[in-house]
Order: sequence, then structure tokens, then C-alpha cells
Amino acid sequence: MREPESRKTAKAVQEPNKRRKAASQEHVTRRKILDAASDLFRDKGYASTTLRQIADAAGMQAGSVYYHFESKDAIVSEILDLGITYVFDEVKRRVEKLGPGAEPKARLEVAIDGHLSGLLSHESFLSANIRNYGQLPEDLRKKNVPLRRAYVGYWDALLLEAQKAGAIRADLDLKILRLFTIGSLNWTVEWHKPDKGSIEELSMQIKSILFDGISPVG
Amino acid sequence: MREPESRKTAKAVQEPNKRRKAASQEHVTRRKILDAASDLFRDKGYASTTLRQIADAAGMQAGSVYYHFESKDAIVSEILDLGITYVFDEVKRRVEKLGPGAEPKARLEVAIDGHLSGLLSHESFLSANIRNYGQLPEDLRKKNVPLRRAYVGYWDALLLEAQKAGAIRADLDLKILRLFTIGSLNWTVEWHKPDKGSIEELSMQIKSILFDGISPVG
DNA sequence: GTCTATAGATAGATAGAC
DNA sequence: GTCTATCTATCTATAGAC
Repeated sequence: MREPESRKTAKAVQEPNKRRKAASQEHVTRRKILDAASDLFRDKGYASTTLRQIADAAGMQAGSVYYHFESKDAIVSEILDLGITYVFDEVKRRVEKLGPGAEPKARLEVAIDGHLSGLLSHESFLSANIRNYGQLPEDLRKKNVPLRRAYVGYWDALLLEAQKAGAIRADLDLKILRLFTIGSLNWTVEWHKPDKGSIEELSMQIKSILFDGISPVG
Repeated sequence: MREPESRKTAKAVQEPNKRRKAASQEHVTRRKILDAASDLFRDKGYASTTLRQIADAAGMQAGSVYYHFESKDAIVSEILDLGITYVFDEVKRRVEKLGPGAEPKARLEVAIDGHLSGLLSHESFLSANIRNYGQLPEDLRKKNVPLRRAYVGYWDALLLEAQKAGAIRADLDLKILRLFTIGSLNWTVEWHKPDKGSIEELSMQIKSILFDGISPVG
């Protein structure tokens, strides 16, 4: 997502065709590195993953990675931001698709669908994010904070309007509810197996537990 | 919990007083190392934590740690097992305290209380476990698997008897319910702040969401 | 039981050829 | 853009003094 400005502007005017092809190729290689790295960060953790392993999985030598990223930190930082963006975009897309007059409960339902879908469709990015975020050095975490804050702010607004509209019990603490909800959704990356059922089915079960509880009658 | 057998049996007969004092001191030092290590493993991750940092936080030099543990792996392995044991023991204790004739729903409720209490009372051990387990080498994970299996087996039994007794809706998939429930409880280590409310209050809110759902009336 | 000193391995990052 | 080669730092673990 972030492009290396210096290189991008270097030969911007001349040879538009060649440049476009090169930029596209660059994008492909960057993507290969990010995909390889997110798999490794998820499976072995950030610190245990070596640049040689990332390079190997991306089909190149360790030194070559530094043409595309200035450091190992820069790779994980981009993965953190991309992960939140995937989920946030999918949630917003589905909520906005409902239109401005939609019921708050319906908006909440599609937000859950969107979160789960974004999460599990880009599982390695989100799993890498969820598993590593809390253990990264503070300066790396800080760069991801604005996006995270914006995302939880969006949820807080959804939950508040739902409670005001009577779709959520008035006695529930919305902060706890948000943490509980997003947390339980995030945890699905640890156990959801795509072959054991679709994301849609999983989302239905979870919404059913969340809205109506596990007790009968309800 | 695990003691180094060789040293323990070495001078077992003579000087019972001195030996007992030495063994107790050894236990204290081991504990210091485990406490220091679990804090660091939680905050920085297993791979990023160095033996020098563990030793420093435990008030000794790096080389001295090897008198108590044969490797860094042995430290994390003991932390993994201890974490599950704390939670499992607390859950069993509370369930068994209810007696054999207790209602399945009541047993489930105290199991949730026990899990949360064991989890948050030994937060650094459980957080270290939850955060690092999935990224550890397979041989380390494998040693922790029997305890984990026993624990989820206990939960599966609790949930099954509750569903059979009509305390859980018949349409819910118990495997998903168990993963969802334990997952949402485990995630509390990421956000629960002891100063913002007691574990008991938190457990009440979570049980309320889980049993009755967030929708009103129910 | 704890110390100091260090062996041996491997990491992230850089330099310069092509 | 990717390669090879390598610098410098730092890690786990061990050895032997006390």
C-alpha cells in the first residue's frame, strides 16, 4: 500500500509504458514478500522469522528483499495496517450497502458478517496481526494505533446506536460488549477451518449466540 | 512443579533440615525465574526474550539460570503446563464444590467463573501461554497437548450434559460453542484491567451475554 | 548456587558485481 | 532488481573459578 516515494518519482515523466510495467512487477514482488512474511509471522512469530526465510518463501535471496522494504520492521508494519484495512473496509462496505435508513440491529449484524469475512478471507494477515501485535516493540505498535482506534470507534458508534434504539439490553456495558464481541470474533482465526463450514454459516451461529444467548426459549 | 530428580535424591538421607531449607530456597529461585520469564514472554514473546533479560529480572546472571533449568525451552514448557493447570484446577474445584447432584447449568456457570478466575489471577502465565503457544516449535507444543486435551474434554462434557438437560439450545453446535466460549474468555487477558472492576463482576457480565444474549426481552 | 568468560551459531543489514 | 559475500551484533549454552 505504501510505495517507496523516492523510486516512484525518479523517472516519472519518461517511458510511461515501461515504467508502468515495472511498477506493476514491483507491486507483484512486494505482494509476494508480504504474503510470505504474513504466513511466517503467523506460524512462527515475528522474532523467530528470519529474512532468509521470508526471501526463500518469496523466491529470492535475503539481500533482494531490501530493494522492496527498508527493514524487517517495515514489512510487519505494512502487514499490520493492511490487516486492519481489509476488515474495516469490508465492514464499512456492508454497513453502507444497507443505506442510511437501516435498522441499527441490521447494521450490527452485517458488521459481524463483514468482520468475520474480512478476517477469515485474509486470515494470514489478520492472524499475523492478532498474534504478534501485543508483543511488538512499542514504536511498531504505535504506527498501527490510529487505524485500530478508528476501527473500534466505528464499532462503538454501531453499538451505541443499537442500544439507543433498543436493540441491545440497556444494562450491558458497551465497552465490555465491544471488547467481548470483537475478541470472540478475532479468536475464530485460531480455530476456524474453511473445510468445516462456510464463513456465512459460522457467522450465523455466532450471531445467534450473541443476540439470543445459549439458553433455550430466549 | 516438576523438580530435577537427580539433585533431589542426591543427599536425601542426611541432614534433613538443611536439605529441606535448600530445597525450599531452590523452589523460591525457580519460581522467581518462572515469574520473570512469564512476564517477559507475555510482553515481548518467547523468541524476543533473552536469557539475560530473564536472569536480570530474576536477580541473577544468565549462566546461573542453567542451574535451575536445562534450557530456555524447558522454562517455557513449564510455564505452558502451569498455566493450564491453574485454570483447570480452579474450574474443577468450583464444579466439584457444587456436589454431584448439581444442575448442569449451575455447573457451567461456576466453570466460567473458575476459568476467568484462574486465568486472570495468573494472568502472566496464561497470557504467555495464549500468546505464544501457536507460534512455538511443534515439539514444545506437543508436550502441552495432553493437558490441553484433558481440559477441553472436561468442557465438552460440561456442555454436553447441559445441552442434554435442556440448559443449552438444542440447535447449537457444541464444538463451535466450546471454541467460542473458551476463546471469548481467554481473550479477556488482552483487555481486562483489574482496577476497572472485579473478576466476579466481569464474569457476571459475560455469563449474562452468553446465556441470555444481548437482545432485550429474552 | 552464582559468578565471569567465552565458544559457536546465526541474525539483520549493507556493498558492490552483474 | 537480484545476486553473493560479509560486517557487526547478539543469542543460547557451557566451562570452570569461587
